[in-house]
Amino acid sequence: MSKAANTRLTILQKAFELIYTKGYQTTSIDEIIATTKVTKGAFYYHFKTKDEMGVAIIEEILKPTMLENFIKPTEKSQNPIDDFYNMISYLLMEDPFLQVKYGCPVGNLTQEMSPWNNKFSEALTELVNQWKTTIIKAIEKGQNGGFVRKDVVPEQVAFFILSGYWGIRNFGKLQNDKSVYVVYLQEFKKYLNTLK
Amino acid sequence: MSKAANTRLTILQKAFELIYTKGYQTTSIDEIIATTKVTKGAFYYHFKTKDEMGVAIIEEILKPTMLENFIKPTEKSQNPIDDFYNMISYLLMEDPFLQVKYGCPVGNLTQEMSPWNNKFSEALTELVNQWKTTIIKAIEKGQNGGFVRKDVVPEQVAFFILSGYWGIRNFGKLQNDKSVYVVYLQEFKKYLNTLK
DNA sequence: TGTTCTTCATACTAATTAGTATTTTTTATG
DNA sequence: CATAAAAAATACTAATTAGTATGAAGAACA
Repeated sequence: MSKAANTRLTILQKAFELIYTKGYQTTSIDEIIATTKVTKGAFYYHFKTKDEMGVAIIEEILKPTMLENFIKPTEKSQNPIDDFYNMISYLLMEDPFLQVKYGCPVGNLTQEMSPWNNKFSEALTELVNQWKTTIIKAIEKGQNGGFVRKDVVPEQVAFFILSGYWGIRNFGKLQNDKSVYVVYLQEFKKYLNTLK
Repeated sequence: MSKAANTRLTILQKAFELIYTKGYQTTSIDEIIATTKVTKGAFYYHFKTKDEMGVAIIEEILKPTMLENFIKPTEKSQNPIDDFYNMISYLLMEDPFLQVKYGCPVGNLTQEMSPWNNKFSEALTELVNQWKTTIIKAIEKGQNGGFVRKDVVPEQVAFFILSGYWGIRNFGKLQNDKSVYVVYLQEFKKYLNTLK
């Protein structure tokens, strides 16, 4: 990777971490260049505005991560019910990067940015739709394979799962304690079993 | 109501509306006093800091609203399953104040403030716990009345319902379209029926 | 090696921010 | 009505904000 490309990536990664923990609005460019040890000139060479950098984080950090960790595994899934539980459980309880206190990066950005920034909304919508579509396809496949009841409506379930996930992530932020995840997961498992 | 008390209430109400639509951090005191037509002197007479005002909004606007519209009705409920559906459905589809685009005021504040402001966290936790407790009690009552299966764990269900609500509110912000609520509600009804 | 384009560094600006100091007006009460 | 306290108005400050102007290194290539 060229030195310039490396500078750009460093900015995106460090800025993403700051934004994940502090929020987008409250993360200043001065703070980003201080923690990355990149000068303002370098920053504005790579990104015309702060918002352009924000969208780049979604495109170049969040989307690829999403693809690797959730989309691809779900596409391989034969038994979606069990795999959904494992995926959500892993995300909530095991993932080494995500922290209870700071919630879900995608959920956070959606909450903060989507009502008044179109570029963010579009990028986030794409990302979320990709996840949703993958879940829907997995359920349909599960129905064909006899793992999921035929009267289940895949789109409804996809919305329900993703909503629950975002919601419990927000709950976690409030309580700052993984125990809420445990309680949630128990009911989540029960719900998933009704789809079998 | 005294003129001073009226000034205070006006500030809280208008500030709440601004914060609901724009977020807390991005709502400036200058903007609040501009829309309320109250001077800075008056603002700082009533509130020592911006954060003090923020907490006052939770205590004096959100909590009473919550109590009137959700807690009290739920406490009266005989058949919680049906009433939960109606309550959430009303909130999502009918409530005249809440807008898809702006999500849930409590969820928004939690998302934005809880990781780094303790005063906000505490006030919000109290509020949410009150709602949660009310739901739990309603389920227990429903179990005694034969409306809810005995093997249902009330706390799990309460978390599951509230999470789903917060999550779909966030989804709504992203899509800015009530149709996501409709899809959600269909699955929500199915889920609730499994508790009968 | 000299030149050109890419990448980065430095110093600045104008606007906005929360909050303060001080004075003036309004209200309540004797 | 006089007076004191409550409530509000005005003008300010210091810090922070995103973004800019300009020039200096660095790399690529003739």
